[in-house]
Amino acid sequence: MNYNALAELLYPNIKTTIDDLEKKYPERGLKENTEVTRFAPSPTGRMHLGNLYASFIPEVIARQTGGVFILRIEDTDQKRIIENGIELGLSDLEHYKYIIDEHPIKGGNYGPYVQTKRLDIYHTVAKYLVSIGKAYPCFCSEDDLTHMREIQEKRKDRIGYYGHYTKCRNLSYDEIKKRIDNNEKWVLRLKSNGDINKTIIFKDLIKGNIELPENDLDQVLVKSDGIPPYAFAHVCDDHYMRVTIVTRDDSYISSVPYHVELWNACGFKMPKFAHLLPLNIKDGDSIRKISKRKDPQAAAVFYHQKGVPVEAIKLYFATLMNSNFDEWYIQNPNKSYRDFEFSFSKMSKTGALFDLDKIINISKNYISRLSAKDVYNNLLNWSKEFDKDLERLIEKYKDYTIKTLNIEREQKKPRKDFSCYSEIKEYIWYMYNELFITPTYEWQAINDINQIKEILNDYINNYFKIEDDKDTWFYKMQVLSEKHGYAKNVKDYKENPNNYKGSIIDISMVIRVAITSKSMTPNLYEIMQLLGMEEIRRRINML
RNA sequence: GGCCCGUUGGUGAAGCGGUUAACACACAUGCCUUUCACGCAUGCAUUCAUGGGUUCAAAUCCCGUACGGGUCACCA
Repeated sequence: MNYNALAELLYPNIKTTIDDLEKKYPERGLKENTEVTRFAPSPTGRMHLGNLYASFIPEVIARQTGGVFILRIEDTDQKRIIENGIELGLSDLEHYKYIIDEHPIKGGNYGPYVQTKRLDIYHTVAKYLVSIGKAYPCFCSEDDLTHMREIQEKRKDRIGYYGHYTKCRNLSYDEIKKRIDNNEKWVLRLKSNGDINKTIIFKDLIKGNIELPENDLDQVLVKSDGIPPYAFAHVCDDHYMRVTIVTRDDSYISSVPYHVELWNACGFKMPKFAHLLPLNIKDGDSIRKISKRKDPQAAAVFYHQKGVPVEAIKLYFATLMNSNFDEWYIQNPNKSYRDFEFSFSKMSKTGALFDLDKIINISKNYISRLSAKDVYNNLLNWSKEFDKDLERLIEKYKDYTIKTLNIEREQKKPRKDFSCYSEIKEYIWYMYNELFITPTYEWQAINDINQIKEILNDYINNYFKIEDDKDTWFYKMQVLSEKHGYAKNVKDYKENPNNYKGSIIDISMVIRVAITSKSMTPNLYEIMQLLGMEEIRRRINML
């Protein structure tokens, strides 16, 4: 068989050679240990946590080694494409502030970055494989293959196109030419020389060495529509994009033997591989891979709406990726996760269970460390999208809102009330007279409204002064308590409960509820300072 | 069904032949405290799915079993 003639027959329009491609997409000439990584999703639209995590990993590795991070769109399956899929996905990634060096819209020297625009590259390599006798056209129809499978099932043979089932492997040139001239459909298959009884040892960056049987299937390299399936496309892409670490879903592990054979057949040097475990979620009693459809809390939009800072989610990803990040971060709370040295070998070999509690905790800590001004700006951005009323309010009272957000913030151990921006309103609404509602006392220790009024009037007329400092303010509170028959501190009350009507707890609660309508608030003194005399009087008189 | 991978507390996990089985989240109790939050202290796996074996010594190595996951396409 003259393979060159066959190659010409199959790909008459392909004039480029793999040597041309080598020149067009040269090695990147990066320093040793500098990694080129990529995230390669299908253009199915918005990202979910699984995608975001799967892209976090290669991005972090590229950044920390001073390398290159690529976004490549794998759209060879026409059925899965949705409109604007690329833009939507990209905008989610950018929202997460991933730094992408090369992507479909920005471009780069190793593009195009969309697989269906790379057909000439695949065909060039395909033509090369034919010319060296490692690939051949197959004319088997879907029916032929189904028939073959039935026979294999009946005989309890392994399913697949291999060994003596490879009907089209040895067709003559004349036969092939005749059928092509006859417009018969064909796919290109790899001429495998693997032996199922032999094994290969494959080194995975996460899982270590894995022993797998060799591939002996003549897999499809190019479909009848001229588009390659995933395996062949990824080999060409990752080679000509000069990717050094391939990160991909763990489910590809079982097809690794085929991929190894392909890389070798093409004569390409294999990159390193890291097979990533999926993010799991608990569904009743069973655990399954997180799903965009079934799990609302898996969608990136969910966190966006709740106003969970993307930084917090990335910190969560960091702890998922390398659990020792947690400890490091506690010791280095002011450093960026970028300063931590991530490694594949520290990644778990089992899929992590998604933990919403943990994200909330991380988020609380993160927000507590921001300045009031940053919290304000983030809150403003969030409310612009999701709460117009709140936006108007905090824009109108900008400085006042910042001061409110600053209560018990600038101290060594700041408050950790807010786990996300959508929650802030329920913590601060009473600071705005527009939102304030008159309190009810019926569930309090003191619920006699006349007594409450008496205490409040005495306090506001005879004790409270807006210019008092914190100690004076509290001292007056104690005096007020004693005057009305309440212990000035809790200890006294606990020692002799019969001597008092209650303690300062009850007195301060009356004032707190009158002023904030809430029984749980941050420091009352600071709240009163911000509200001002007039508003305090107004609220007390509302009763 | 064949092949591959996994199984450490409520959760994420560290551990790589000799440890009191880290750490974080959650939970509980106590202290602090004008409420809440914070903080601090304490508690939470007598045991690493299970049965055997190797060894002076096993969560760590080997074999079997159970369970969970993955994969066997002209899908990625």
